[in-house]
Amino acid sequence: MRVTFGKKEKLKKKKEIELLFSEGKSISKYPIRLVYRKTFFEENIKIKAGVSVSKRNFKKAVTRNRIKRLLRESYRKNKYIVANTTHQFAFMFLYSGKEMPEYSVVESKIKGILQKFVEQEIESK
RNA sequence: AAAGCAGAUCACUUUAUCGCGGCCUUUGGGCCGAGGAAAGUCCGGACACCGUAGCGCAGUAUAGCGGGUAACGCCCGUCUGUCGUAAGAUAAGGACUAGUGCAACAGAAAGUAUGUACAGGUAAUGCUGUAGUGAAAUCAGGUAAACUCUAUACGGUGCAACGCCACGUAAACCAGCUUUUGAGGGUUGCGCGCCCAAUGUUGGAGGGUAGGCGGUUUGAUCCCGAUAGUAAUAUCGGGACUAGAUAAAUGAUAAGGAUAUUCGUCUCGGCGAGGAAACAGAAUCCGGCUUAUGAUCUGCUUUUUUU
Repeated sequence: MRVTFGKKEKLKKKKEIELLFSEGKSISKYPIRLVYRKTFFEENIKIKAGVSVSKRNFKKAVTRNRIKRLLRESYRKNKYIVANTTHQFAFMFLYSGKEMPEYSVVESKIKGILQKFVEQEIESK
């Protein structure tokens, strides 16, 4: 499959995000946390994902943008891990650290989280 | 050379691979894609809506003089004061013969004044002069980053404005007409003024879901030149199209190249090696101000040295 992360694969609906936070489960590998929820999309898309960085920890927009870009880039490169799910899922990656991370660290953490997700949700069934 | 003053410019770049947001497409792809402050949201507008937006009071802002501008609390010129050896910087720089208040030290006394010494004068009296204190002492003066007065400006709310479409119904919405009452309520802080109600009926379609589209990027625009002006700026001519996202697009990796600069070397200019980059991310759009910050260059001033 292509290693893309286009508009259709991004989580955009406000309602969907509210549901995700109120009912979703989470996997944590400090400093990154994944919140996910089994759901239904009209489009033929397996997973919709979003990223979020707290304004409380990073006051400046430049650093928030930078971290969000790193999160998106790592997800894009490693989403092949979760590509063959049977259900549709909504994802949200949260960065809960307090300092600017290195790209290599972010990527390895994301990889770990995605593998854990596969163990919990796919292989258990 | 050192110390300082003022101003201008730039904000590393190229290629490859993978990727993101627009627009176009002959579906192969092509083109475009953050800043000088995009920031703080402190001023001024444009634009939009609200006729309960009117009038008066109050309130707020500005303050030499002249000019510029769509407008300004901004900019330019200039005078004066202050600071600095100077280049320059800086100013809440209108008014205290409208009123009220305030005032260190000195002094008898600083506004319901009049003590001492000497001299003069009177029927009599600080009635007059001099000495003395002080910036100022009897038809006084200072102070308005004191109240105040004067002049000028100011309706309110902000693109989550506002318009259209979709979904969709409970009579809570709007408009007209009818009858009765002005109690009560509304408004910009207050007053005046103005507006509203309920019943029945006719017509229209609201609220909510930050759902979609428009607003939304061609504009007091940018670049070059000429003319007018000391300048800010204006006019004319030619050229350019330059982000439009909305849980919010500019990234990741690799390889070079250049500059500041560091080290080594010597034949003092090369060679070799290493090797940065700050502050910071558009959200309706402009003009300013303020704050943050890495360099480079130009002009000027003072001091010292050399010729």
